[in-house]
Amino acid sequence: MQVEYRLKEDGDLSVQIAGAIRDAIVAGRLIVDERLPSEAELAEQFDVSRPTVREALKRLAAQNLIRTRRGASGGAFVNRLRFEDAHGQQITTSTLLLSMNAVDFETACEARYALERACVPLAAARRGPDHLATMRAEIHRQGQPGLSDESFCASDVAFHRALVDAAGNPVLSYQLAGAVEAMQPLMNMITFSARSRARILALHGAIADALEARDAARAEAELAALAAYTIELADDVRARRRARAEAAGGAPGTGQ
Amino acid sequence: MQVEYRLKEDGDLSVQIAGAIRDAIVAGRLIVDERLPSEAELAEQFDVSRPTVREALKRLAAQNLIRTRRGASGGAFVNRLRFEDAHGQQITTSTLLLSMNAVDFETACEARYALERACVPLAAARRGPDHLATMRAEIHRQGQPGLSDESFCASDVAFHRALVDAAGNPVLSYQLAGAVEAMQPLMNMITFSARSRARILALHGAIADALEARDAARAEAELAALAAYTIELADDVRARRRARAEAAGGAPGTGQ
DNA sequence: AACAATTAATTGTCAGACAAATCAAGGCGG
DNA sequence: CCGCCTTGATTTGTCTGACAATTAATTGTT
Repeated sequence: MQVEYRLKEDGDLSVQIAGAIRDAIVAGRLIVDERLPSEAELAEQFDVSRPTVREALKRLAAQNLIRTRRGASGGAFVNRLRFEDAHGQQITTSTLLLSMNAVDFETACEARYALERACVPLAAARRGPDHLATMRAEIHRQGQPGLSDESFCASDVAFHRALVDAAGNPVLSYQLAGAVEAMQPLMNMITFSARSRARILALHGAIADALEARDAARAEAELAALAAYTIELADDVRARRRARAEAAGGAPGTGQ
Repeated sequence: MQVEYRLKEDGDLSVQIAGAIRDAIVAGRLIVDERLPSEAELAEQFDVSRPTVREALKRLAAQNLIRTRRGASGGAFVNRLRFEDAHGQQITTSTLLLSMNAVDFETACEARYALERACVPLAAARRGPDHLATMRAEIHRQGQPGLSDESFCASDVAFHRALVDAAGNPVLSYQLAGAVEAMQPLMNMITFSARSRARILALHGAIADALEARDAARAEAELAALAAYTIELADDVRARRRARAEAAGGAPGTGQ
């Protein structure tokens, strides 16, 4: 199929070409699994050299918009973007955003629980036995003695992911699971005492119970309690760190 | 600074190199605004040719992880990822996801309003006069006669964006504004009659009023009503389209 | 007809070169 | 002494041409 590409007059050639092809994909002029012309043909069409075309294709490949195969009937093909592909991408981006913009824990935490709260009514209405089973399993794991903080956090993420998935809306799962997982590095900074683990465990159990009973209001309340407790824990960590800094270094740190 | 890169043994060279550098950035071994070695040096370090290094760098540039400048003190620099950068990227991805996975309108709509609902309590507590002013302005524009459906949708997006921003949480804004804007193409398929516009306008006004009064519960209720009405409109469109198809083509379509 | 070898097409990688942009330093004039 | 211009060095952007690796279709052989 002959596809028209519209070049913009901005930036480097490979950027322009990547943009033109991307626009063609987004606008539907190139459809899923359609094969792009070979690099040589593209180079001729755009009147550039093959390396330039290649750089443009690599840009698109990095965004999962195309895949390439070599060989006789190889070439570049338009990708069907799947939720799970976009997922990993979003986690990387979100993680970097959180770390580089130095979002404070409270803000990230607030966002996370606000988003999860959005899922609760749907989850209460639609949760299946498998979702509940996953939650119970993670709760059980979180109760195991000798679990490392990191494993505890990972299990925590799995629990919340099950909650989000229980809402039965793939768009929500995609958006949210990214946000939840991106927060894990921040959560990992918290060291969980036995007492705080017990408390979290109890709240997780209460949330699972409420969802099992399809009681959205109670689930929201328990989730809110969990959010508050998490922030409380983070405050403790911050306070303790500051105390240590003052005791050790004399001048108090900036808190950053 | 000397940075170690860890290559994985999977896939093409440029993929491996891009992955190694990306890992170094994510892990913090390369910090923001740090300059990477020149392409020639990287080529030597990784023992590949310069074009291969370039393809790897283009992959990273496509993800906004690095920026490049030419010239004497130019080179590739680690980007500080800003929310607005990630934003555009997320909109493209979300738009493609929605169109290519053929998410039905109801699912997308449900997700959107669930997410917005998560913002309401925060927005009620924190909305400033500027957020209210933006909302009022968009409501006013939506009331203008002769406004095209597309402009109406755009204004709708702006209104909801103000709502999200009123929550005063950049993480929420980033996550949500992407979801809301990605839905616009789907929303554009609806043609708004004068009557439905008036109804939507009224609901927008009610939401703004509730936020002005810092009444989260009422705002949530009005938002729920808006969600229900939007889905109702979409159902109408679907029903009318099916009726037309049956009248014209004989056999009813699959709905897809 | 089934299997193996060949061939063609395509991407992946390399080498070397030049153009374009950009900054730093030095020279020149005021 | 200060400011402007020129020059040079450095680095990315692009081109050319070539070869290697991979894959599918074709052809030949049994």
